[in-house]
Amino acid sequence: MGMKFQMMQPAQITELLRRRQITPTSQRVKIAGTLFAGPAHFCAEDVYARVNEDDAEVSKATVYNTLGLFVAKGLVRQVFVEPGKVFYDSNTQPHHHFYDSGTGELTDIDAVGVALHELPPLPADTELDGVDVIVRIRQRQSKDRPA
Amino acid sequence: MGMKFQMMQPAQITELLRRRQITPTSQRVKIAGTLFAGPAHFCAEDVYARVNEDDAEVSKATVYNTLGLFVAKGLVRQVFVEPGKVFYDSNTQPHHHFYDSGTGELTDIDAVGVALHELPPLPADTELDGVDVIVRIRQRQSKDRPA
DNA sequence: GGTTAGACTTAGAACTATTCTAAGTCTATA
DNA sequence: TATAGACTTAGAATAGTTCTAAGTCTAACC
Ligand SMILES: [Mn+2]
Ligand SMILES: [Mn+2]
Ligand SMILES: [Zn+2]
Ligand SMILES: [Zn+2]
Repeated sequence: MGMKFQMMQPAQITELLRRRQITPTSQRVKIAGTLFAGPAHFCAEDVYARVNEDDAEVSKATVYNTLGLFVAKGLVRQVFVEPGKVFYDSNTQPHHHFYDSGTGELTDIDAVGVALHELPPLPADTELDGVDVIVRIRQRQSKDRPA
Repeated sequence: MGMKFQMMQPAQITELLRRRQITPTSQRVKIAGTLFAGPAHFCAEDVYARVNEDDAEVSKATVYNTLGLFVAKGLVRQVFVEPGKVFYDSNTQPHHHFYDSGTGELTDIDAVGVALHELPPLPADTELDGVDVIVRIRQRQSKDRPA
């Protein structure tokens, strides 16, 4: 888990997948290779485009199947910031996000140091599943040059 | 703004809309009537169903147009907790949410008392647009009666 | 190394929430 | 009451995602 994002030769990706009980097919290795090249946010369409940018083909159905599998196995995390588009986040450490809806850009906020105080108790018979903090930002309107 | 959720006869809804520069058509008054009967979370489908439960008809297009208008005018707020479905929140006070993805239920958390500490500075040339906190919860698995 | 059951991948159809289109209706103003 | 433009509407269109059913690959076994 600590070696994600370092080196990442195909053989290592293969092992990372096996450790999570995922059969490392060529398509899955390729998708994991783009996801874990570095911490980043992708929509399914991004992954589909990158994985197919040379020539070898991975189908859209497999991209969706694989992203779903990786979520289930804890290799990536989903982020919801707008309707009709899921982001897949290769950073699975606890962290939060800035989101600029103008540009569509999603940026990490380290959870260390961000503290939520005085949350009320959870509803009866429920347990915590996670806390998502989205800080929505927008490009500042310069007062010098108004629209 | 402080009289939302009190009484709310049609004449008052009409006035609430006019105050926000919204022409109070019969469809808009009807939609506002269901939204502001009390603080609650609705998806577009919910609003469409309630508004048409007697017999008079409001089209789906108008439900979407009107919800979009009310968002633009600050009468309701959108909440995104899963892909492919927007919630409209008639509570526009700053507050956060519990979300149970099992039941689909969204519950308010008063923002008073919930404090976010040590957020990093915003990216250059951006300004704050809002902070959404989603506390994801799930039904607790009783250890006595495991699945 | 060959067999084989089941896991995996695929193209394309289907689906769902939402937006768009273009034609008719209503509202506000004069 | 006439009118310009705002509003509403049914249905078509769109976009992201999931499903289907048929072929391909993987891994376990011989
Ligand atoms: Mn993207
Ligand atoms: Mn709903
Ligand atoms: Zn992230
Ligand atoms: Zn709420």
